[in-house]
Amino acid sequence: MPAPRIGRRPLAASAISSRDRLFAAAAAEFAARGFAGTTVDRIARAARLNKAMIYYHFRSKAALYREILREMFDAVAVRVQTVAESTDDPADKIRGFVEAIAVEAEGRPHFPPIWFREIAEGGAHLDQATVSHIAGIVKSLGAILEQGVAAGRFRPVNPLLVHAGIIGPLLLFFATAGVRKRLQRGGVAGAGGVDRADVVAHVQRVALETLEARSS
Amino acid sequence: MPAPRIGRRPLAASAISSRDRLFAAAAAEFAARGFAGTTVDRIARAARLNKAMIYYHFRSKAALYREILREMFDAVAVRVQTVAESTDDPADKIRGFVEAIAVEAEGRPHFPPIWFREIAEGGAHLDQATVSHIAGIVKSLGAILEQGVAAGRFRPVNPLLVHAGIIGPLLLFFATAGVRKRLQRGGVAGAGGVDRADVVAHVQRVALETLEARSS
DNA sequence: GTCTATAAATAGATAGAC
DNA sequence: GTCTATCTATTTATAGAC
Repeated sequence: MPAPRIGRRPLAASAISSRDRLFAAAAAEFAARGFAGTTVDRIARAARLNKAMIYYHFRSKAALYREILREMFDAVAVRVQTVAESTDDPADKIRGFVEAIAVEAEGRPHFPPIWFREIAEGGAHLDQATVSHIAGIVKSLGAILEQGVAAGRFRPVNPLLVHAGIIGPLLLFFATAGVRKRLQRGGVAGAGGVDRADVVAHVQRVALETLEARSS
Repeated sequence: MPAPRIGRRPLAASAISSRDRLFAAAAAEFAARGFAGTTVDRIARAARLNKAMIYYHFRSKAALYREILREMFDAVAVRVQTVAESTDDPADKIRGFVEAIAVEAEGRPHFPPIWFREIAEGGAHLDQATVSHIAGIVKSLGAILEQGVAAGRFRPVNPLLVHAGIIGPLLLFFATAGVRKRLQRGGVAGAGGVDRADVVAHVQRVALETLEARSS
């Protein structure tokens, strides 16, 4: 068992470690080209290093990719769990859940495309830890729903359906910045006229309208 | 200009042309592994042929992939347009739109994963014809919304948001059959307990609740 | 239309110097 | 920690026989 790495970056504040540069470059490349479409040479060049450094800092291309997946889904799971465990009322937690996904998608732009790719791939690259993180995301949402039902504020709806109704549109929006520009030129009215705030507000409203018991 | 191919399959009804076998095998491979992750050798083997046949029937791996994209988005655009141009009332057209996507996703299982991959890739492989088909899908939905608003049945909502709210959850469901099994083993309650009818009904209901003017 | 080589380029990974 | 050079395997694509 290797000793824990303590104080890994005792350098000047502006100096980003070559390991971090490789990690960031790899995340961007994997998002844009996929695992198979990305070459270690390209990652190294984007990080202004050479590919031998990838094998020094990470064990292989696959191990680097798995580490990116783990870090990414862990961050989302943690942020979502914080929302679920807050003292907000259920409706605000749903709003917070949507906001949390949006914040992560903006802070880690590789996150929506990579998530889509992993879905398409059937989770081929997901290790056990990452699967747990993803399960944690759905579980946090499930806890919010249970609380809302118990409080008589939500009607019972399958968590996976609610999850799909939130994650699907959000990922679609954040992952399609490029395609939307092409659609706009293709003549789709309003393709350019949607911004982050619109999407978040819309998804929040739709989710809550679906959940909140109707007076009819 | 080559002569149009008339009567391309004068054989026994059970004989599927090698071209069609390659096309089907390629669609499945590209869906599961992506463009870069798929090898022509593997496609050929799955079609019980050899890779020289791919270059005989299609010009290249990329041309084959583009043809799959074109066929797929064309089929979806046509089906959706039929719904938009029917004589149903706006609410039934929304239901029909959702159903149309679901039907295509089931009839062409490669469609949801490939759509996700193309989004992640920023539409890198989309030619002009395919972009037009995708634009047509959004336009058909936009026409339905306009009709509903004009009839006083829907309130005005950006078509792209409605589109994302329908397409996102549906693709997510149809593309995640594999991952959902893993989540189920990972302990997500209800991960296995959602079927096609549940999803379609849920997406239809959510879309209509969002669109229909409320009496409040 | 279908096949067996094979050419030519590119990829992941490592050795070994500094 | 960082680099250059290189090994080895794989991959797209084509030539040419049947």
